[in-house]
Amino acid sequence: LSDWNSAVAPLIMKLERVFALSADERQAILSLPARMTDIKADQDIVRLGDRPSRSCFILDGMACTYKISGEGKRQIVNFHIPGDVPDLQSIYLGVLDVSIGTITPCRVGFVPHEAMRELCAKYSRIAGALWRETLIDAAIFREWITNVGQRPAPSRIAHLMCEFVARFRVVGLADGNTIQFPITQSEIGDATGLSNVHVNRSIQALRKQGLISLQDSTLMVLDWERLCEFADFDPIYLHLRDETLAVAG
Amino acid sequence: LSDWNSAVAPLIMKLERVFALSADERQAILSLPARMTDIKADQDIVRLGDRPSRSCFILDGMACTYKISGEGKRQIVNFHIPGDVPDLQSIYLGVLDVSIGTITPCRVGFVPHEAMRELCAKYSRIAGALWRETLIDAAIFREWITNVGQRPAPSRIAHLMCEFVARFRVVGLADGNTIQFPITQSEIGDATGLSNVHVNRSIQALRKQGLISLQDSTLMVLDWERLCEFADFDPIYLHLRDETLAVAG
DNA sequence: CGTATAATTGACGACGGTCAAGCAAGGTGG
DNA sequence: CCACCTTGCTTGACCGTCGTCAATTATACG
Repeated sequence: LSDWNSAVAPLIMKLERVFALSADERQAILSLPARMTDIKADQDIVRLGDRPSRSCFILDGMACTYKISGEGKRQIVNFHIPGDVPDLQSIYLGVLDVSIGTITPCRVGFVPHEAMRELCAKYSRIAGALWRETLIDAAIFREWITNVGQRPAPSRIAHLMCEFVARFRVVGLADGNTIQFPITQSEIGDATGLSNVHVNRSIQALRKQGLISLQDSTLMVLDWERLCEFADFDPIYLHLRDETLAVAG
Repeated sequence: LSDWNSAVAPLIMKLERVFALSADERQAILSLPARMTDIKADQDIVRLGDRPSRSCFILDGMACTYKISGEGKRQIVNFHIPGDVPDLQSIYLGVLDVSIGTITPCRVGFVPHEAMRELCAKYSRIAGALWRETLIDAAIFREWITNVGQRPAPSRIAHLMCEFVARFRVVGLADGNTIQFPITQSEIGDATGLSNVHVNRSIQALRKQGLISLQDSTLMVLDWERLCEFADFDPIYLHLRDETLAVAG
């Protein structure tokens, strides 16, 4: 349990985008009764139809929320990085309408809904901040609808990459314009509504234009300005407050 | 102001899906200081980048939330019917990342954020219920990503129609399997990521298969079972509680 | 009546999917 | 240490869904 303190650092960093936590508030988060677990890659954490009694915190690794269509195709609707609470909504919506699974091996923390509700009741500013996080998720979903619905394949993928870099910066996991990007091309396809073959060709186009380099799960943005332009990326929907986070570091 | 009482009936109906409102709670909603306005068709109510100081209630008519892509294409990410509060999220997110505009002439009510916050602070069950509404919106966004990303054109459109019927039932505006459907084919295209030409041909396919009839802004579902099957529609994401609402009436 | 909006139809082309094969890299076991 | 297998990336050929362009036909409205 000792490493819970360091493990929730990204979450605290994210919440403090809005306001500085008081010592009490910070302590309340650090004192949450978390049961930590390591989960292998490509495993479901929770499934469609579940009625979870606890929330799941991503402490390390990468996960995703997805749906399976009637024809058996997977649509990824969100990726999760350390600091995210992917099923926060399950506190208020009984049944899960999606599944959440790991992409890489993950360290996750489970916190009973009961403890979450008490935390929210006692610290209304934290309640508001968590509330706000789910609204930002919703804003991301809206942007993804636009991404899948309106943009050509290479821009779709570029947009996804821009979002990743911006979100990694918020939790302090970006190294300048370089991030860990352990997403396979098939998974990119599932997130953008494209086939893996077409994803491959589109990524090559991005490389040829000198916008990115991507190898060994490392994504380097070579020209942030041009990539944003190409991707039609405007970070307003991430509600970062500190707009400098969205700019080249 | 006298007709505010009847105008919020759909909203109250929606909130009472979760629990019966007490007399106090109901009165608090009826006593909200609403400024009512009539807005013509195809007008923006609020715009991308705005920092509204009040929330907007749809009392009559139909509206939509949309984004404009860099190439000037419109993506509709949600439709709004009476009882909806399309920009509820603006209470907690300062800047609007979308625009909201009318489809038909609308009667809307504006309630200051201040009054909303007081309502939420005083009646925590109402706060939870409104909170929950935004989570359902997010669930709808997730389903739309899947719709646009994975389903063929005719199914996409059929899915949109299924959702409309289910949502109309919740607020008591469906007449059996028949609803008002004042959405142009271009607007259906903007919501599904399709061209108006292809929407037209897909709708004709739905008609030819005896699934729907659509004329004079009236949509009649001729075979609910088969339409759901064809659309890959599972109402779980609408979180209706009373599942019978999603079934043929 | 003239005009604007919406629905419809046809012809043509492109973006992206499917199928299939080849290649590279990492892990496992004999 | 190398054969083997799995997973992921890459490439080519072909095809279909869907977009674009353009013209025609309602329908409503001033």
